[in-house]
Amino acid sequence: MTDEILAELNPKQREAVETVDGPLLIVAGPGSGKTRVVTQRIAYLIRVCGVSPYRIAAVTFTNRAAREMRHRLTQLLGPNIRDLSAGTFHSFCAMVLRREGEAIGLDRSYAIYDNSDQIDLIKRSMKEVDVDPKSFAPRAVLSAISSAKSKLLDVAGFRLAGESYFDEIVLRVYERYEELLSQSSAADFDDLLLKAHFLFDKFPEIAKKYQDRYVHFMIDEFQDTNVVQYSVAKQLSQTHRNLCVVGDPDQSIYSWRNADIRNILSFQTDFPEAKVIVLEENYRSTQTILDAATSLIATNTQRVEKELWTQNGKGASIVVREGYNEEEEAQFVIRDIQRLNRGEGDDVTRRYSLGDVAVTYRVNAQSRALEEACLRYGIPYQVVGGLKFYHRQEVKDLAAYLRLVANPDDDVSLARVVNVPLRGIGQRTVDELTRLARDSETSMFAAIESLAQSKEKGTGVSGRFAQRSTQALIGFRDLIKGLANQAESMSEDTPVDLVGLIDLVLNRTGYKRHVMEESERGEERWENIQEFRNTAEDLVHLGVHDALTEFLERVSLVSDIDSLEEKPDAITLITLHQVKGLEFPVVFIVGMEEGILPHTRSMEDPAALEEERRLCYVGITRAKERLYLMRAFRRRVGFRGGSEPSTPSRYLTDIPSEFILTEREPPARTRATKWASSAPRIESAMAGVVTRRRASKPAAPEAATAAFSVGDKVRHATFGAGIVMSCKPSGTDFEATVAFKDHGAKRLLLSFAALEKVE
DNA sequence: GCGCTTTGATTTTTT
DNA sequence: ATCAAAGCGC
Repeated sequence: MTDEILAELNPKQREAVETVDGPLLIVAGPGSGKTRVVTQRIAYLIRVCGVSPYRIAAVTFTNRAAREMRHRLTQLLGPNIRDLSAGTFHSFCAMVLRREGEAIGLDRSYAIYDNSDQIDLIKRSMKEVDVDPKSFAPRAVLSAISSAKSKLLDVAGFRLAGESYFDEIVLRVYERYEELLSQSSAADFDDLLLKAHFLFDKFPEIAKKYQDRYVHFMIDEFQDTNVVQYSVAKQLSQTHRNLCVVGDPDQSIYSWRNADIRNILSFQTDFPEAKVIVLEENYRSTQTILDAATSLIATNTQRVEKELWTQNGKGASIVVREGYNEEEEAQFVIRDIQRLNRGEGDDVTRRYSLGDVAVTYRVNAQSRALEEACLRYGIPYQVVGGLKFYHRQEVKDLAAYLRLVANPDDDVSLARVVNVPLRGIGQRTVDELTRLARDSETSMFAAIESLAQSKEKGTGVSGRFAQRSTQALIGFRDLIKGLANQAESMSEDTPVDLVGLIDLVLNRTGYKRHVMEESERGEERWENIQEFRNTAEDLVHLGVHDALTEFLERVSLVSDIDSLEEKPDAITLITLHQVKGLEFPVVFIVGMEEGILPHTRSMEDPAALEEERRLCYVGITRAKERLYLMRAFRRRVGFRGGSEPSTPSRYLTDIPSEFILTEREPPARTRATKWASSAPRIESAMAGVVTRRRASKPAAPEAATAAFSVGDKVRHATFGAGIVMSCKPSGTDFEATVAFKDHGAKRLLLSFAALEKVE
């Protein structure tokens, strides 16, 4: 068994796996088999050292990483690893707080507030302490509070630490914000960590329980942890001191989320006996890609030296390509992908499937041009994040109802849905209710409750509301109470489960009808609700109460990357941040321009510029075989429609030209017309570039001549059967809208999309 | 209280 | 350009 676990590990990796006593720091360069080492180390602990999985905690950066680790371990060791604690810091702390939170006054059914919930509550806090949102952006205030919390500063601590006038303002909001959170029985993202820390700090007997339990504690992506996370880890590994952290300073890209790279230094001071193992052999990328990455990152001054090497071959050159604008950049991406897919090109030795390809970018907005190009040319794709399923209005609304059922004191959720669908509870009434809650220092729901009671007795406060408003509020209270009672009684004889509860909520609240009656996007939104409902299905084995808690926690803590699936026949569109930890045979980075990468917001600050460079490094090192660095000559900046010339990213000049191949690029067929029509004024300035890239032969629209008629039944290589809805000339081409049986409507350019008429 | 029109602000990355 | 908040008439 030992052999099986240690097989195929290099000496360093092996040493990392076998070092099980005492603190350990593993510095793991990209592609150095880090995931494997972490997994094998756990397997080794369990199988060889006989440690019970129950005594091991492994903290990862995303739930997805945790799930994968669990999966691999199950394959290796079988199902008995169920007791292993594996998850993100946030989910780990959420679990602890769910169990122990009552010690620090946190209700068992506490709500978890995500970013947009936080913003809602910050806005309300600002209003209540008279801070003008026009003078102080709620986002900025929130980020100040979040940053404070990430450094272990609660309100009292912040009061002492604050320096500026802005800090004074923030303090006022912070105080109120905390009161509101507490009244709502809610914790925000930062609280999950912070409250866990305070819990362990103030209640040593609770801390001891966990300290004794976790004989081994591992943290992956340690360079992206913040001060609180590290503190919690230290607290928990106090008894056994078997803390193993794995990270790469060169891949630290979350300082804006208060991640503190100094944790790595602190670790070595806090655990002077710590062993340090550096993994430098790269198994992922070609020599060329690795050399490029190494040259790039060497430009950074703030760095721990590390020498990556590989036994892999030289491989293909890196392709740098410039499109005229964002659309053409996307078009070039698609065309390169199609070529790779067909196995064409000078040094292309195999056919790449679409699943082999990732297209990465700095900001989500860049996905749009790419998506449009994919639709036009019939390339199936999946976007990670961006649209954010859980952030859609209808999903958040339904979640808010469910949260209210679990915890009626949740003010943010109440304010969100109290008048959706319309119940005659307008702004005026909500304002008055907020005031009432504030005066009596309770949640809004409790305020309605006392309103109802004083109305029965004919006393006091109800006079502040119109008769109808009071009635409407009481109606809402009864609605939520009724649902909560149902949820409770369900757990008894369980004829109904969580899905049943969701249906009940949809019907009773009138939300179902509300959405379905909506003319514009009603159907789409209903489908989203269905999808949301489906995700509850794998929790039906639990009692309704537990299922609801688990479900809501999941909804709050999932990340977009968690739902990424490996689709062999679709390319992946993903941000540079989210792509960390993944690898693909072919990687495109688009927007290699000043202002995009590095982003404008980082250009003032040298430290931020180095982080942007690390981001670029992360992108490059995702590639196993082929790397494409794309840029647009002009890019639309913001919303005003006009595009502005851009400068190539400084990071391009960090890569020695010997690794780069700047191919002569035949013009896209739309190029000539596009330039003539959309940018006549710059034609002369661009003349040199035009000739340099001019193709010898104008691309002929091959299949485009055979236009389809509306109603034709067609077949597409990837989308399958469909019917032509419309077909019109588009430049030298034809653009058809086809309704596919299984993939919905797509717009396709006939010369690119292989459409075949059937019958 | 609701819905329509106008005005104003928005531009990073995300557990 | 797009979307949210604010203003205004019903």
